[in-house]
Amino acid sequence: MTVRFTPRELDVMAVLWQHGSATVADVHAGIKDDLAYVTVLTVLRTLEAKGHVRHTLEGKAFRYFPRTKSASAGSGALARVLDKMYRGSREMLVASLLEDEDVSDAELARLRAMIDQRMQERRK
Amino acid sequence: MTVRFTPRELDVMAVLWQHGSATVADVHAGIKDDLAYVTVLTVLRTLEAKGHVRHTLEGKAFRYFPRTKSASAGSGALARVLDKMYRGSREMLVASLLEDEDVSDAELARLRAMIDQRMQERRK
DNA sequence: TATTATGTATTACAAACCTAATAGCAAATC
DNA sequence: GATTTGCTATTAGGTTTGTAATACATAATA
Repeated sequence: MTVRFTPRELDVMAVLWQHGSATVADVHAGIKDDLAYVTVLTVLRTLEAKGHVRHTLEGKAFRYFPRTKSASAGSGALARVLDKMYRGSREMLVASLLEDEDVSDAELARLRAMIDQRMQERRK
Repeated sequence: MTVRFTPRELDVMAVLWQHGSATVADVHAGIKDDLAYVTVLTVLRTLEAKGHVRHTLEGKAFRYFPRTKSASAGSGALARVLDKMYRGSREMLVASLLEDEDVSDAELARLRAMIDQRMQERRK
């Protein structure tokens, strides 16, 4: 089965992915909602039980590390969204992604370049 | 708050979006996992309670219609994935999307054209 | 040394989720 | 008319999720 995170677990994983690793306090600070410190710890424990993170002892606190890579979680999530919401149409998905007003010209250019690159590779 | 579907709810919504509307039997048939008929009905009821679908009477059976559009659910989900897994980088996200081997040349071409289009619009 | 911070561990509990059994009802069929 | 069939309604129960209170341990500090 492909990786699945609950909304709250995802909040926690996001902080770990962003920081590379993080203490409970870091994660707590990194989450917008005002949760109790122990709540964050609990989520980290369940994530550890599921094998998505591990921890080491740092001083008297724990430092958590992601075991599941953001890339694999991302591609899994994308596949789901693609399948369920866009009926497998990558174009529709990308179109939706680009509807956002604050997509800069530079970004569009880079995206275009990326696709060109793929076309080159595919062609050889 | 942005739209949220549980995994199972999403399976059900996907069938409705694909068919436009569907009876319970249709949805049941459209879901891969072998669920009991009543289970599907239950999910549809909770979706209705949440306002995501509505139903009409058709003969003696119910026909369900999506109230929440796939586009809005999709853009919401995309925004989440983008934020949590790709740190807001659309390029990373698209890169991941294109890593899939079975992206055809034609598809790449269409994607490119789409981006060109956006650039044109942006430029004027 | 007594006290206060600062952590983790244990325990709890309500709500949501998932699945389905069973009951009830009406239409079709024997 | 009795029975089967095809639905929906009600009820149920285990599991997961989400949040946190409380307990416990240890290091800093007054």
